[in-house]
Amino acid sequence: MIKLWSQFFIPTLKESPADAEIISHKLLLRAGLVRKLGGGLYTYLPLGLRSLQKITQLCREEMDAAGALELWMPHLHPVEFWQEGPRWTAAREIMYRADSAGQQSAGRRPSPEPEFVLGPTHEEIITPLVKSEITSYRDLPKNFYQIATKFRNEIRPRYGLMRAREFVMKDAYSFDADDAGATRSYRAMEAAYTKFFARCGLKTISVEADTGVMGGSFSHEFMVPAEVGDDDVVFCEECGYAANRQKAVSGLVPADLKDAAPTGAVEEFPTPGIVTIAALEAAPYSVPADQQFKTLLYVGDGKLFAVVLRGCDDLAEAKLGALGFNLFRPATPEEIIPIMGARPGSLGVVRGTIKNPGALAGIFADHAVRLIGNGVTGANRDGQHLRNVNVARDLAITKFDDFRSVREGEPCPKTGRPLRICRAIEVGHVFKLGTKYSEKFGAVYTDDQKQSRFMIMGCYGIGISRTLQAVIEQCHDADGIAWPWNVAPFQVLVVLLDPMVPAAAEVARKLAAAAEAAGADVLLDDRNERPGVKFKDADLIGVPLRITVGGRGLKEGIVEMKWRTEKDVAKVPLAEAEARVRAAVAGAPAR
RNA sequence: CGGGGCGUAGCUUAGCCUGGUAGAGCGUCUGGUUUGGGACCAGAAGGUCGCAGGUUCAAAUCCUGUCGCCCCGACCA
Repeated sequence: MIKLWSQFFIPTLKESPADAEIISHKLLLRAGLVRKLGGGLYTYLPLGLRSLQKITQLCREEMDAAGALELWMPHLHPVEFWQEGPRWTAAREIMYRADSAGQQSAGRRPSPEPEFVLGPTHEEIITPLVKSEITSYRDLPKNFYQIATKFRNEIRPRYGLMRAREFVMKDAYSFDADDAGATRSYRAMEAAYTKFFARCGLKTISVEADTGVMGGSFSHEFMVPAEVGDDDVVFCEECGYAANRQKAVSGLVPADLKDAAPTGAVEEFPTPGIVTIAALEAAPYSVPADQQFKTLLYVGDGKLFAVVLRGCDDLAEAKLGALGFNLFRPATPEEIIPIMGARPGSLGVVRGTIKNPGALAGIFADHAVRLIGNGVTGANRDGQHLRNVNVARDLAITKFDDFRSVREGEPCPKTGRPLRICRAIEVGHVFKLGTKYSEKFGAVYTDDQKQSRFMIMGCYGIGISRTLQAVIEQCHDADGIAWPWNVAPFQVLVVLLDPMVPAAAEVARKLAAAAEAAGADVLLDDRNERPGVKFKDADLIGVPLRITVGGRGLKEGIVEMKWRTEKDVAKVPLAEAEARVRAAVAGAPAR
């Protein structure tokens, strides 16, 4: 159906509302795609909904093509499912509670827990379903997905749809009989994601990622490079290595590194009031940050442990996940002092200086600390530090591993070329979960040897509404949005400059009909507005192909065709117009 | 949750410091003139100045509290 602008609803704005910060958020509002209801809550207006539905449909097509099966799960989850799951403690903080007010006020349900929570994702729902419905290897593998609203109590919603409290997500869950199958399922989703984002007109890169509270063995994120992104992506231009900074590794520490020879015995020296790396770097101490030991204390599953880094390095907290703790957090001074003997700022892990070493669950050091020779660390006495500290001789390290955050310019682990870093928006994430959920919920099947085995799971998310905004972030210019063909709310806009002239209206109507017959979604601007208003609005809402029909052109016997992303305006003789429109529409998706 | 900022008409905002009639631009409505890149003229409607207390003869303005929103940090698609 051709839509008439005068009867549609596109409330464009000349100025953007003050609470929009980034360009895609401003354009969402200015082009009349969405309106804000509250923080992180948006209404999709008719124009915005059209794009959202196109993205949804593309996603559905790629998921179906990959063999996934669409279903629909409730958003209101009985809290028991989450309480029985493996991540209740971590997940409850981001979940909205839903109680029945009537029952509460009647005093029939004095429980401190809610009856229901609003679903932030659905592992806890799909796994019990599959557990009860699938019991044989003959029914595996299976991959179920849905495209639905998710609710997360984001600590800080921001940037419009980019990080919202309520958002549209495609979530898929695969169940396999064995590890090889699970890997195949994972690869199939990766391939489907690549196709999907390409069809949306988005340039994405796939990067190695951290599994976070989701758990699982490995994971990739699909990233849209953008200054406004929340993530840092580390990549090598030569070999294609790409990873989230939380996960990325560099070749900074040579594998054959020889530890420096000690130049003297460990020696304590006074450092009154010095509690930062920077202060020790300054005169009179003048110890370079890369020759200082940074000692951080964390609490993992209730036990204190230490992490040692070079003073110049930052901890990539996600890498602590490799230590096997379910939940960890920085320790407080109250927890640290009785065990270490000093306040943060004077800590160290030199043998014999820790007040109560038995209370530590471990001392973990980043590989890069081995680059330090005769370095400086805290003495575990306030206002005192130690010099001539050497890793092999003086420190009691439980385990070396990679804990530091990579910095731009460090050598790629494979090629040695300098690594680069860019900001990016995460639009998709695939996880190989393993058996974390199937074990917890008892999702087992019987194999061909009559053996009972846990299903191997994977889960796969795409931020549908976030993708919508990422497209705008990537496809716009100073005048407005420039939609890729496949996700444009309308693909052809016929601008009728003289709606009161019957001959012009007739030409416009015919060209609109031709475009529609060729398969395009068509909007006809029949408003009785001045040409300037119509052109400005056309650029703002970003319809890919614009056809202008006006009295001036008709006198010359032409109409105009213009692509949103190009400067040129083609003057098309009336006699050829319909054919040219059909040809343009037919060739458009390949542009 | 910590730090910073802002709440005045549908949108953008002035006024607040130094208390005394709430002002503009855009948008909307009416009439007219216009009509190829956000027109012009004339007129009109639209505000409990986020909310609640307090100080004062008098509060948008000062004080206290509260709510909401935005930005910076940790979490996530």
